[in-house]
Amino acid sequence: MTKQRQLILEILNHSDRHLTADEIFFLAKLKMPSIAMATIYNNLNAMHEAGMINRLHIDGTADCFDKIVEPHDHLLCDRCGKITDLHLPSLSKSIEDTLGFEIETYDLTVHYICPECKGALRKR
Amino acid sequence: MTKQRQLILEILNHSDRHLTADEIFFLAKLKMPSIAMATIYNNLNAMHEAGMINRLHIDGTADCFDKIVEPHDHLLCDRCGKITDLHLPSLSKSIEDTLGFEIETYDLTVHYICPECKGALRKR
DNA sequence: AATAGAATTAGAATAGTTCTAAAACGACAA
DNA sequence: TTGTCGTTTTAGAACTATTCTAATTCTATT
Repeated sequence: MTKQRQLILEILNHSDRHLTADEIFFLAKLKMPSIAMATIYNNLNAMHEAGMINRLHIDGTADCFDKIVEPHDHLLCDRCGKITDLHLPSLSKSIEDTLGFEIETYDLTVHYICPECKGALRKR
Repeated sequence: MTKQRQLILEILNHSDRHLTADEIFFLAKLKMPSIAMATIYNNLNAMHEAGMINRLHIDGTADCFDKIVEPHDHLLCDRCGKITDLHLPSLSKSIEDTLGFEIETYDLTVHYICPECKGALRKR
């Protein structure tokens, strides 16, 4: 565990948002000005491969990274792009039951229109 | 519906695989050598926005495009990268029931180890 | 045939990410 | 403490997928 990896992990752990590599780079530079983008990616990739952090891809945006709290899903508002975490506890089990075999994991993004956007639409 | 869009749609409809923009470009050029990459993307994006085709993103690879047969999910082998279509018919309803509000749609990729890869692993 | 609007083309530009080579670091043995 | 080896970082170039731009071509309509 290098100082750089330590720092990146801390940034992820202290954030309650999903961060892009770029945002992590910016935050890391505040504490360690010499850090390089390649180091951010090296570590994010390595930690993701090791299952220590999550990677989240949403169409048309840069990948986001995320500490692992517990396996969780995402709720995306198709209008304003807001992302909310979500946990559907029995889904993994229920997928396995339907398929009839064991799965490793799954990625689920649920698209919806959030209440604020629904309100805004109604007014037009 | 321009000739170009027609052609792209045909390519998608006649393929049983998920195609990248690049593969579509290659196939399209065979029939219409003057076609430009920008046209491929313009049309794929437009058709995807209109809900006519699917877009599928798998970590570390280019986006793939896909005719819509019916809303469906994907099964990805984490070892060999093989993608299989999958339909979990009642999932949409069951997500709505759990959440307690209406959703637009969802993207689900289930990660597993396919039987061939499981076999290969066992032998080592 | 003239016009207007939409779509296409070619290629430049951009963004996100990965690669490369050199330098720095850390752990360990002499 | 110094030397050595493998690992990690750094800086910046390179790469790839995708989008943008401006000029051109197409299509439908008058």
